[in-house]
Amino acid sequence: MPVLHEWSVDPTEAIELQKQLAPRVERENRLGEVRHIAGVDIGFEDEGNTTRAVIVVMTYPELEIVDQALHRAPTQMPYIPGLLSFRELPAALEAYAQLTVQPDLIMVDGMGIAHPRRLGIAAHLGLWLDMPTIGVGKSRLCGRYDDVPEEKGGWVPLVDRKETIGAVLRTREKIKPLFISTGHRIDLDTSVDWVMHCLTRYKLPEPTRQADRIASRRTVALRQS
DNA sequence: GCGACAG
DNA sequence: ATCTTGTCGC
Repeated sequence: MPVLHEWSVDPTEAIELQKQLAPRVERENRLGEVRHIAGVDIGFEDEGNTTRAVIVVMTYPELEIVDQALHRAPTQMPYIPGLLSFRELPAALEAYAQLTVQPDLIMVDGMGIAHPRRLGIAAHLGLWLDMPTIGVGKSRLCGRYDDVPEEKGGWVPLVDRKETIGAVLRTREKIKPLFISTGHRIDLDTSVDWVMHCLTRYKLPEPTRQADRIASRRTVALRQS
């Protein structure tokens, strides 16, 4: 496996690397006992010139934050559909390296294998770290799906080229569903299960929601002085 | 050839 | 992703 600094910012080479790595992503469930779950999200500042990678680690089932890391760095690559991981993973890995508490499972803002070449950012991160990961996307990259059941917890398969690549899951009644997909070392049913178990009163599962809150600089009401 | 297109 | 206030609805 190439190392981080060898990653190309050239689209053509990035696509070749995806084709090489995708077959190595494991889809079977190899989850052990889960006590800590991490959430990963990336935000931007300066009109996108600065990347903010955030990782939050929470306990399960309490869902309390026990560790978090933020890494800011100059943005290296533009957003190109299908090549998101090359833009966001370098910063995310830097943040991950700062963690004191190691997670047993990671939820990533974006797709797992629900990607044209089956290597969305969640799958890429999981393969890189050899860790169980789940992709939690807010919109569709590829694949087709039927109407999603209205009730919380209802879901339908996301299908691309005759293959089920994810689940379109209703995490809140009457609210746009989430796109859940396998990252690495986990299967789809287990992925959906974990997302459901991490829900409180919001659309997003807590790990991802908390990471998103910090990455986007939306913080709990604080008093300035 | 013409759309679609994670964050 | 981000720029942005109030507002309509469950």
